[in-house]
Formats: sequence, C-alpha cells, structure tokens
Amino acid sequence: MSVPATITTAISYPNGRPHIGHAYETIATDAFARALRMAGRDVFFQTGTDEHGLKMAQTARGKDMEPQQLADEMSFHFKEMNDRLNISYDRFIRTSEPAHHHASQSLWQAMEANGDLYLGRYEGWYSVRDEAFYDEKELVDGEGGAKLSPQGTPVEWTVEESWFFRLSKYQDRLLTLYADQPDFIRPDSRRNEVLRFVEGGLSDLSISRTSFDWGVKVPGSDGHVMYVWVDALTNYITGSGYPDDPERFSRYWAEGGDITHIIGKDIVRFHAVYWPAFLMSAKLPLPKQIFGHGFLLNRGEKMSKSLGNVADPLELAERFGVDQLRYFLLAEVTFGNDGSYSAEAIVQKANSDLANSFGNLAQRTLSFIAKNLDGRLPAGEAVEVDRALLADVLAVCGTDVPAAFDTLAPSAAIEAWMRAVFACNAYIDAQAPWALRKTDPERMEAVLAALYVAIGQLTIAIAPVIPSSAHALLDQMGIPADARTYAGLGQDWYAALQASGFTLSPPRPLFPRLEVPADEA
RNA sequence: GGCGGAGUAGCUCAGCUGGUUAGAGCAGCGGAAUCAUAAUCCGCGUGUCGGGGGUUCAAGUCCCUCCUCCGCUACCA
Repeated sequence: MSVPATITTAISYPNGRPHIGHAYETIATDAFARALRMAGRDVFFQTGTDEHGLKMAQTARGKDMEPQQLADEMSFHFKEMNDRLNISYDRFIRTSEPAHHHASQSLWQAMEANGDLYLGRYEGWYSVRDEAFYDEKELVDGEGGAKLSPQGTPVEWTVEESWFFRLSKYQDRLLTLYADQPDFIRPDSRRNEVLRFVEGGLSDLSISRTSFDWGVKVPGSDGHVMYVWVDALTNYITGSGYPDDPERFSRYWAEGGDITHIIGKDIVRFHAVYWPAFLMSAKLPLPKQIFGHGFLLNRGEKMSKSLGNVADPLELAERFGVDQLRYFLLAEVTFGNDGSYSAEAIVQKANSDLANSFGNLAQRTLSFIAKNLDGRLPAGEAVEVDRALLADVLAVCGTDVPAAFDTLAPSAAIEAWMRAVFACNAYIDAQAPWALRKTDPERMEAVLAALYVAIGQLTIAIAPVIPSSAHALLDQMGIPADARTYAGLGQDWYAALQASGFTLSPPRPLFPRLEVPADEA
C-alpha cells in the first residue's frame, strides 16, 4: 500500500564541472527522497545530465573532441559527485541515451498529433552563450561597434527554419492550473512571477534548430534537432517509463500523482510554463509541484568563474565531511531563499549542532552505558519526567520532522530536531545519572533507558540529512532496519533489543570537532 | 518604467488575518556541573522593529511617502 512518489532534480548541463550549486540541489532532493522512503513511500528519485545543445557542441569542438566524448567525460563527474555525496538516486539519466531520444520523439509526435506544432521561420540576433534570440532593439553596442546581447554576450544574425509550439494556445489552461493548484509553483514569490508572466500573454515557442546537429532529431524533419529545453524537460518522463513501459509510467507518472520537481529559481519558467504546456499538448499527466530553490552565495557574493570563488563540493566534503556539508546546507539555508556559505560557517554549524549538541549527547550517554553497565541495555521503570521527555522527542521525530520534510522545509525540520536534542541534554543534566550511580542505580538505569530510546529516535529522524553518520550510529546501537522509518521509530524496538541480549560496545565520537582553516580565518 | 519581495538584537533569522513587558539559534558575559568530543546545563538583551507621516483605544503587523537591496518583466526605438 505504498503510494508512489516521484522526485527529481533538474538535469545539469555538463559543459563544466559540477559546483556547489549542483551539489546543493541534489543534496536537498536526496533528503526529501529519503524522508519519503522513511514515510513508507515507493519513491522514484531521478537526477542526471542534460547533454545536448550548441554550447556542448562548441565546448567539445574547442577541446577537439566529439560532443559525445565530452558528454561522457563530464557526465561522469556529475555522477561521481552524486555518489560521493551519498545521493540515493534511483536513476541517473543522460539525455544522450537512446531511450531518451526515443521518449523525446514520442512526446514530439504526441504534440504534433494534437495539432500544436507548425513549421515556421526564425530569424534574428542569436546569442550562442544565452541560447536565445534577441530583438534588434534589445542589443547594446560593444567595443568596436560589435553587437552584444543585453547580457553582454556576442550575437550573430541567424536565419533558421524552425518548428514552433503553439504555446499561446495554452495560456488559459495554464492560468486555470495555477488557480486550481496553488501549490503547483513554490515558493509563492516564484508563483507570482510566473502568474504575471503568463497573464501578460504567451508567444509561440521556437522548438527546433537547424544550425547544429548535437541533439535529438526531429522526427520526419531532416536537419532539425529539438530545442534543448524540449529534450531536457522530457527527461522526467523518460525515467518514469514513457512511452514503452506503461506499467511503470502509470506508477510514477500517474494523473494526480505525487510528482515533484526540485529546480533552481532561474529555470522556473521552463518548468512551470513550458513543461505543463507540453504535457497538456501530449495529453499526459502533470507534475504536482515545481519548487524553485535559491542560490548559494560565497560569503554573500555571487559565485562566478571570473571571481574564482566557485566552490568545489567534493573539496568541501573532503575537508569538512559529507554529512557535515549536507547538514550545513540544509540547516542554514531556508529552502527557497538564497543562502550564504563559508568555511567558518560550515565549521561553526557542524561543531555546535552535530559535534557538541547531538554527537556529544550520544557519546556521553552511550559511553556511560558501556562503562557502567558493561554495555548491557539499562532497565528500570520510567517516571513522569522520563515519559515527558519521550513524548516530546517522539512528537518531534515522528510528527514535526516528517511534516517539515513533507513541505520541503528542511531547515524547519532540523530546527525542530535541534529543540529535541536540547531537551535531551537538559534532561541528562537535570537527572544526572553520574550522581545516581552511587545513590540510586535503579533510577540511573531508567534515565539511561529513556535516553537510549530518545537518541535512537533522534538519529532515525535526522537520517535523511546525515544518512551515513546516522546509520553508523543506529548500527552501533543495534537498532533494527524496520525501526528506521517515521512510523517505526515510535514502536517499542527497545524492549525487543533489550530482550535479545544486545550489548553495546564502547562508542567513538561520531562527529570530530572541526577547525577553521588557517588560511580562511 | 511596471509588478513583486525584503530591510527586526553583533551575526543568521521567526514574528499568521493589528492587542498583555518584540522572540529563537549562534556569538558575548556570569554561574553550575564534571558522565561526555573543554562538550553540557542555568541565568543575562534599555533592540529608534530602514527614515518620515497617517489610521486606530492599540501597529513590527494596516495606509501614504522616501531611502537601500533583490527578483521578475518592459522599454528607452
């Protein structure tokens, strides 16, 4: 009875190596996917690379390579990053895959069958860098009388025969969609922008190119390849089984299904306007939600190659730890807003939350049990304060945290979680089992037992954020796999574990205290 | 230019449809404790809630205006 859920990142354009922004989106989506699985959902989580288009072809030519060769090489870096960051994707899709070409062509033909495609002519000033046409009026003068796009990139006069998609026809249906499904676009600020854009009227969209051939061939129209966005957006349904696996497709891309696209705020329009219009045209189900997250800033500055402040996610993971990096990004940045990172901020957050508050709570409790009970799980009747603590922790871990993940608010999930961690530290200090050891060993055991349960629940609850550390601790604590869900964490796994005669071995600190690198202090 | 968002403690931010002495985390200061990764716990904030004006018995919370920052969009032909 597990309800399917499909969640995706945008596919990355691999004409350069992955940077921290790619890692951020993937990490966030991974946490959501893991939380969904822990809620008992049948999850399909897809990420991948978007490999077609003129920019890839040109980059390849500049390196004296075939586009496919460049795509193979660069895509590998993205996949490697995901693996290194412990991303639990079910499918890493590449748009150069034959299956994807086939899906894109099927979608094309479905739109064509609906009468939404027509052959026209596109001419104008084209910027390769922006992959966009501009009006004469929009151009600015560069040095030496050169024409430049409003973004300052070079443009050249281009005339192309082009296929067009009747986007204009879908204005009303899109507006109806946004009205009927207020959460279709989140956060609200992005929704408003899209609303205004669509209300302002839609022009038909040029969706094929003849100036290069690195792309998906337009069926029955020699010389045309699809506009990269048609092909790129299609990746979502390719992975869900379109068009040749109807059984799979009806599971992961069903009408009214739970389909979420996590994307950057810069590509909201493609996802919230073009994509649903394509799907409507092809008479296919629509996603449930498009979430446009913010950008990461380096110490408040926009990252750019020219500034040389583009962070390599693997280097950060290497220096601070994968889970520390994941935790920082999800805790510190309100999902949907821009966020800032720096070495000091990562170190400070990881130390105060993970090492000092949570890691130390586990360490002080478990090592106390290992030392004073020889690792035997404590027994003892819970009294009022113990029950109060456990009720508190359970409410946070079993209800608040999953609810926050459900609304794609990881920082809120972590905030709630930290409150429960604080409550446990306050509890252990107030109960002082180290004092009870001499005066009331029975009471001491009851306190330790409550803490053991609480720590187990806390660890399960935070697992989507810091999967590797969490599972290592759960293994250490002997907590069985079936307890590691949002429903299971509240079950009485403790009694069974105790009855099994499980013995706790002396623990080692989970999160080392990090130092601020001298060169960045 | 239009539309929208933001400007709250040193830092990062909560504050829903206006209502008791404006909150949290981090940092800082003081104390306690010593089981633990010198980690933890307790206590401590006279903040012009961007400036000004207004509505109201009452405004961070509504209205007007100005300043600053950001996003989307348009145009200057």
